[in-house]
Amino acid sequence: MILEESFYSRATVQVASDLIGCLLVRTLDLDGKRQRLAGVIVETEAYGHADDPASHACKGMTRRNEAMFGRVGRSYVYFTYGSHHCLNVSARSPEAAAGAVLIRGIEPLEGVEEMNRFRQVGDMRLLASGPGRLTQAMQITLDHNGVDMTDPRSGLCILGGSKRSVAATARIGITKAAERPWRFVDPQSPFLSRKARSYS
DNA sequence: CGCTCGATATTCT
DNA sequence: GAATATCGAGCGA
Repeated sequence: MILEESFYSRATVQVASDLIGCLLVRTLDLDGKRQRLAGVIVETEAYGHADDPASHACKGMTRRNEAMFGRVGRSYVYFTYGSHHCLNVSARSPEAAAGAVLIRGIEPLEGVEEMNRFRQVGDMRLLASGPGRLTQAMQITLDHNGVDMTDPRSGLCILGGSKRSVAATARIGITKAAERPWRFVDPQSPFLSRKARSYS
């Protein structure tokens, strides 16, 4: 079942937690045919609005972060550190003005060989565990910023999955308000990066 | 293992 | 000019 707007129209932190165990699906044309790349989401982080100093939206809307203020269930893709893309889904309760969930890692499930063509790793645990690795494996770029992830035709969507164990931890890779327990992982997944595991 | 560092777009000061 | 929601290479123990 594809996740609808109603799923994303709830508190950002709640959505981030509920996304653990769901299936991230990317469809693209590869070698002249339709290819499905998919994996189970095992690591997410919630980012808020003015109340969250670590959020890109904390200082208001810019050209880059406008997807965090738009309709929920849209992708927010940004380019950072001069070399990496990161994928978020906009999600917030109706009374909030902005919010998104950073998808930090998946367990590769479908199209594993095709994903590894873009990554060239020997250890499958390094294929898509980490926000930059995930976007490289799934070929997600700024071209996919603002797409409707509740529409299966957009090439990027999330399907509901089976329940998994979920643990809340501090957020990673930030200095402001990092102590908030807004990062969620499936602690039993063998596909967490070593760094991701060390923070669990 | 663990630590340091370079790459370098976007935003903010 | 400085900081950043990252990654991987290179180095030393």
